[in-house]
Amino acid sequence: MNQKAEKPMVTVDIVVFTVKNGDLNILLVKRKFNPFKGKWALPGGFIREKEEIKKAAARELEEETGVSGVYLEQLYTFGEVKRDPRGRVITVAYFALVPDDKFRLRASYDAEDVQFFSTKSLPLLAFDHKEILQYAIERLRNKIQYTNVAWSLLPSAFTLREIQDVYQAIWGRHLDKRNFRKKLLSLGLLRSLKRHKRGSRQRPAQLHSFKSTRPIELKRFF
Amino acid sequence: MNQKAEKPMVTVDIVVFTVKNGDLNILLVKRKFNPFKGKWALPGGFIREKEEIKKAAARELEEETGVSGVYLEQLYTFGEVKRDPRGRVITVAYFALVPDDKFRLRASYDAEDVQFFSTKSLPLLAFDHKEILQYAIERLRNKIQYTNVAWSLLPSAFTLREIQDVYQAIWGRHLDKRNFRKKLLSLGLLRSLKRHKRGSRQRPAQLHSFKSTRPIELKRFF
DNA sequence: TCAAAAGTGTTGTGTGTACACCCATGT
DNA sequence: ACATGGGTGTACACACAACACTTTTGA
Repeated sequence: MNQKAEKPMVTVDIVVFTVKNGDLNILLVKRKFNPFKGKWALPGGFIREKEEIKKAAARELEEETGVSGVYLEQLYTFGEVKRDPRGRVITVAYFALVPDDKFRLRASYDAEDVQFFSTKSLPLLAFDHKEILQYAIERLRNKIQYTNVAWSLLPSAFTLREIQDVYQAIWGRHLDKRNFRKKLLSLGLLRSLKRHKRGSRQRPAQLHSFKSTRPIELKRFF
Repeated sequence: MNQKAEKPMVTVDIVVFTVKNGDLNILLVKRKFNPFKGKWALPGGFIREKEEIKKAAARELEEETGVSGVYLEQLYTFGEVKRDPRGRVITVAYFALVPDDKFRLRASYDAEDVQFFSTKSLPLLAFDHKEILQYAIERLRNKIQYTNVAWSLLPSAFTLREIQDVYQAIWGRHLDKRNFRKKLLSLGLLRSLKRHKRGSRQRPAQLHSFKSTRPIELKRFF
């Protein structure tokens, strides 16, 4: 190995997904400083000297949303030489899956605002964050085909309608209710609770929960 | 973003796969310097100041094997704080797929030897390279299920037996010849050549080539 | 003539997909 | 009573998996 290399800076950026009323949303922060002051960007920041990379992502996520213990997976490392006008900055991108009911947004030191946006109507993004986001959506779409990660987007008790909405939001297309339920229930990984979801002005829906929350590889899923 | 962070060093490491007589092999280099002097390690090195990360991986690969233009994909970024005794070193791992007939190994400045090893009988590896390698194998196994990347491991003309061997080497299990051929041919992506592979003391096998080499996403593949 | 790999079809089983009606509730 | 989403079953098409024998060559 040749030690002559100049050291780049290394950051983490996090694509935080949630599903809000049937729509896939991601978290953005409004930058308080240059470059891209006033523009929306993915939450993120520098990795500390003796901090594991994933820990850094979890810390940044916790700072912006107050949530911890959610699904967090490394996505890809973006390092184009000129992606940051300040110099060589390599960013390790992560994506997080957060249930709609869990977070409490907070502005932070370098963000003047924090907000969820529907992936259907996004503002212009700073840096190469649009590319990162597209990559994250693609990964999520692929991943729900052979894992149960999408479940991380749900609260602990949910209706079958709600879980179908999560899949539809990610896929961006409608699924047949009967086929969806048949397939999902045949996996044998749900427990149906005694309780029903009341309060809407329709027939109350049976609530369900997962027997286990840990990640599972499925043969194939839709 | 908080600028107080100490800059880590950033390297690339490459897992170079090939299939040699029915066995999945990877390229290792014997380290000439400390740390881990004399131990086998993945080829790799530092990213240069104004060099794209993938370019760095391609350059290191070319230096050790003389090949270029092969399949090269970013795998994962490993950054455990203490993975390198010299200090904080974050490595962006790549994997490459190289046809058996293409390379010409060369020792380089910091490697005293370069050699392919069967994944069935590997030496002890330096750093966390065992972990990187396991991750790469897992990724390759998953990837052949829904893409045609494995084709990058074949020469331009090959027999159906040879392509089956590639899949079997990666999967680590035997596949039924008739089912394999039926599935593969039904994709309509092969062209059967006029030539036959003679010279072995069995019946000559029809040679084939790919109509197109570019990467394709398949619905599912074995 | 023998050894070794090439080549070739059929059948059963399981999984995905398409599709329509009645039910329970709140207003 | 009515609007709204909840809940349920069947039939067809397709893909995967299991399985054995004949052919062609070189030695």
